[in-house]
Amino acid sequence: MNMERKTMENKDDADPRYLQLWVRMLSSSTRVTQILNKRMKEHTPLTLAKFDVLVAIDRAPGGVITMSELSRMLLVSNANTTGMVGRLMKDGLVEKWALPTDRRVYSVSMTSEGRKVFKNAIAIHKGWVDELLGGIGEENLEGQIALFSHFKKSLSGIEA
Amino acid sequence: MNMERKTMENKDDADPRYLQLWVRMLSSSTRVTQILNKRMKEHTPLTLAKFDVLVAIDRAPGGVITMSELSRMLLVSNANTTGMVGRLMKDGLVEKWALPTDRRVYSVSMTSEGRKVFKNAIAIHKGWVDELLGGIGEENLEGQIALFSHFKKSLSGIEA
DNA sequence: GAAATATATTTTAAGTATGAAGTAATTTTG
DNA sequence: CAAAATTACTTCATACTTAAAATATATTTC
Repeated sequence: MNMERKTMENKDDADPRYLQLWVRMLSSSTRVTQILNKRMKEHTPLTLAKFDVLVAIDRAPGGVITMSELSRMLLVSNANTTGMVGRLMKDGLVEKWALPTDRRVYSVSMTSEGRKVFKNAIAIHKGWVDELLGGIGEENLEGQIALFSHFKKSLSGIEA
Repeated sequence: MNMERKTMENKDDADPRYLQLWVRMLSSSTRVTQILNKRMKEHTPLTLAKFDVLVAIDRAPGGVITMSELSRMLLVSNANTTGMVGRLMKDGLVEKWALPTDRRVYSVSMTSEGRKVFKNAIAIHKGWVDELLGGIGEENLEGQIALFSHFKKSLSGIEA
């Protein structure tokens, strides 16, 4: 009778399309991330995670950001931010100091060495992204940006 | 004069759209992954990474797969697969044995307990994906699946 | 068939991530 | 204003991830 295997296909197995899309989307973004990380390590003194921290610092007004804001921008836990910033300080790329007005809060910014490394990294990173995402096709760009903007917003209304 | 800051906008700063798209795509898939992982840990004895291993085993012919094939399916290193399978064995969810015909090769499959856990997990996971990806909109599904299939293929032609 | 090469997997060291518990400083409340 | 609650951050234990080196087995080559 050869049932068995295949996790069973009952009537309620319904529309598999969202799952199909998710699997493709995830493996694509995983692959892009892997390539970017490998290249970043080869061409700069940064990992992709460290680069992301520098991007968040750069985007903050005045190039200064607190630990908690950094966590929010990067979608990571405060514990992780403590570790990332600690390693970047050890690398001499960022510095951190307590706010005089609220000594619980730490401000983080790049050192001049950090800015130098970042300036180089941001340029080559952009080139890689253009290359890697090129397969999306220019004619789909606007639509995809709009779609993901909307998708991202829809996610913010969902509880973990 | 207020230049400074903003990583400078020279003439060659060109089209920022691929980068915009990448940032949105990455944060969307990161967020979905975070939510799926949190829910998986709450509702099953699995993490999302362990669930992914079980999915790969389930999809393999006969429900049996080697360590290297598992690494390829999951887009992770062999070292990682060693760790994941080791933890799943400790959980009693998978088992592993050397091939008699080639003792370098290990076959991995689920235990009956593993299949029980997996059967439950796969069903609720699908529901979550439908919910989380719902923001994509049903009318875009076919197009997005095709686009990501094509995108994924384009990535396979790019060197890390 | 022994030596050289290749393949499959594991071990090790280090980076990146989390939740939970802890510390320190600030704000709120009675 | 002192106790209680909140906020910002760190520490700890654990999980997941990789590259590089090590181990073990199989295949190729001479």
